[in-house]
Amino acid sequence: MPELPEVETIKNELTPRIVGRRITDIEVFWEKMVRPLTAGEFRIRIVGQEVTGISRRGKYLRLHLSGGEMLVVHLRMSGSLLLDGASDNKYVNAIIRFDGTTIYFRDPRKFGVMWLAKDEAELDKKLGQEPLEKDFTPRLLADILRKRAAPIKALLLEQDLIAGVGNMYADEALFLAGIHPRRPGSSLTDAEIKRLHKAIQTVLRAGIANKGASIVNYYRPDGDVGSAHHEFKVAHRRGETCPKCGTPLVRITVRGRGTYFCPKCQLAA
DNA sequence: CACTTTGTTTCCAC
DNA sequence: TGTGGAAACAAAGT
Repeated sequence: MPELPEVETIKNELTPRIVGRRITDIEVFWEKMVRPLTAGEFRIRIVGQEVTGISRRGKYLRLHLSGGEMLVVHLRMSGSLLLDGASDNKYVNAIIRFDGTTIYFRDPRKFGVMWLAKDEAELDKKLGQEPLEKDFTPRLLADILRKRAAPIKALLLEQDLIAGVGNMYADEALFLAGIHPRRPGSSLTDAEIKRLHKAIQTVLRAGIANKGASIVNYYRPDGDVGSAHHEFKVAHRRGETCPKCGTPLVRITVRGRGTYFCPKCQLAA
């Protein structure tokens, strides 16, 4: 399930393969994935352009096109971008052909979407702080959380606050910081905020170093899986025990999302 | 057949 | 207006 580390990995591995190449054709088999444009309109706007660069913002991958627009790809939950030879023919909802290679947009659940954006502002206004940038400081995190009473887990998932943290890494960061997922954001002490800030960066950096987590559906462009999930302490570890204290992990629901934590290491108080 | 999965949007209450 | 929470939605695997 592509969150920040997974999308970063895809960006890194796709860059040397498609930057500088021209898009020769694009086929979209699942019309809804390019709404509001029709597949035909989408194709006409893109074919013939060169990919001048690839960047990531939050969980969104952006292919910069020579015409000035950006092709924004949102792989949500079950989507992958597979290079030539790495894909079977199942669940391929779109094909982007370049001079020299091909990308298959494979997405069994058809949750992923693409669209064209004029400039970066269009995406920026929806997304908050990049958690791995220098300007993400404990002070900034404190400012974000100070006036919010919602559960800290819910706040970590809000993309307009911090961009790129999803369900797995939110659970991991809270475990590492020793904070209960239901704690109100405004109740965190300065020491806890400092720990959480560090934990967020630690789990995201580890995720990138391990090339992403392949718990359910996540394939790198060459078809390989990532290994970040082997390092997970609590996320998705249903029925297992806490690696630190041996207490059985607990699963609760926070804002409708499955949430795993250790009831002993992450006290509710 | 109910349930799970995630990110986003929409709707409602306060 | 902002906030919090619930529900809906996308589709398929278990």
